[in-house]
Amino acid sequence: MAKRGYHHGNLRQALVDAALELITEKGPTGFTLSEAAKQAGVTPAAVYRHFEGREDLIAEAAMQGYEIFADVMQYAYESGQPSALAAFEATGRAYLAFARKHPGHYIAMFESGISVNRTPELAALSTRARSVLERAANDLSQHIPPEKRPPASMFSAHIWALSHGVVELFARNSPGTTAPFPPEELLETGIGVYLRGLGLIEPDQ
Amino acid sequence: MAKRGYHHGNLRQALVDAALELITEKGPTGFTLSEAAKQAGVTPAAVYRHFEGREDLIAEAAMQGYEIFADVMQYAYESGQPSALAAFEATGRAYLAFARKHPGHYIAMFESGISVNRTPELAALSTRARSVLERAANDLSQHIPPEKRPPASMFSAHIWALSHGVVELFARNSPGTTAPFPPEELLETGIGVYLRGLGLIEPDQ
DNA sequence: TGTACATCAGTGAACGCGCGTTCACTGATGTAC
DNA sequence: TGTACATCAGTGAACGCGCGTTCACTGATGTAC
Repeated sequence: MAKRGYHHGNLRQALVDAALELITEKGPTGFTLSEAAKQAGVTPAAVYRHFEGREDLIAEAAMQGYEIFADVMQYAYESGQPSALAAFEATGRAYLAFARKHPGHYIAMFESGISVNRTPELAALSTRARSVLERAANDLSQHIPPEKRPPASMFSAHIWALSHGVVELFARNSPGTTAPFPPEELLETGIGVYLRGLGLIEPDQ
Repeated sequence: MAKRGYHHGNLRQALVDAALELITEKGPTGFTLSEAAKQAGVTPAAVYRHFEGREDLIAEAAMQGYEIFADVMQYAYESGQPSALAAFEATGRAYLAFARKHPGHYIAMFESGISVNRTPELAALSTRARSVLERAANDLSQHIPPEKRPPASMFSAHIWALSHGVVELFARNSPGTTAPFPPEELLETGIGVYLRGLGLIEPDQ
């Protein structure tokens, strides 16, 4: 699309895309500003027309990630309505799907070491994403008798942790780790057992 | 103990300790060979008397971590015997305790990017550690009627993932993330709900 | 006990490298008249 | 339509830096006689 030449046309986004590719390939450490510039066909110095520096570029990648992530979670939640259970399970699946489909974003968001409080904008996006899962958990907890109902934020945290653990341990081509099961199955069955433990689905499957 | 002077006395271990401290403070990226040498009071070149290079030093730290980890898990498992349930829960708690007590080791093992297949020795240690949790899961699964018994390796993977997720998301002073609950409580309750889901503990707590 | 000598842990200077960042510049683009 | 000019995206050379690694060396330690 860009007219190729002295002026790039859409360098800002091209740099973000390059960063995402590099992060996907080599992790947050392997990414360098110079290499991203090179991959976008541009001098390292050109990056400074669009970003304050290396960190700022990663932060932009993370922000775009949070944006997609929040949308995806939101969409999954709505697609499961009006069933609280279906909505909840859908957000769990969406989490994993996002991690698989956007590994660069996922790493930029959760493993690059950039703080979510770096900018108010980033913090807001992150909160929005998290709140979808919490709302789903909250809806669902209405089906549990109040006296044995755990706080919704707690079991939202459980699911978040389980999902993140599955991603980190089994959904990456981790060096030398053999995944015993497909991550999707692992997460699905894990959430299933967990919800049964809460009395939200039938004891016998 | 060491006589301090031209000869260090126990430089090899001092370097590993320095590496662990640096990793704890700044993550696997922040660690540099030069800085570790400096912290041990020695020239960077001296490192090469004891290690092949930077990677080799991290690998040694990870190996020592796996050794402690396997011991700790083993001990927890045995301390819970003869109750399969107690043994299982103890290993879960031991996982988290290890991550908290030995953050440098934990990061070297799981977040430094070094492959577990780097050396046969490292692979063996890692397998040993994992096998403790699998054995505990296997013992426990004997209490589930065979026809609705999930593979032990599966629910061992669930617990591993949940534990790892709790560590990564809530037991680190993650930049800007507020932990809603103490990680210990989060893991304990999470495992509790999960085991209830498997029918291994009473539906009502 | 004392001396000669081998061993080897650590030194310090040097290297090449790629990094992030800066700077004055240049040349393409778009707009005013 | 054509020319003059302002704008600004990207250049390319340069910087200082700390890195991992190498090398010939030195000086402490331990052992043989």
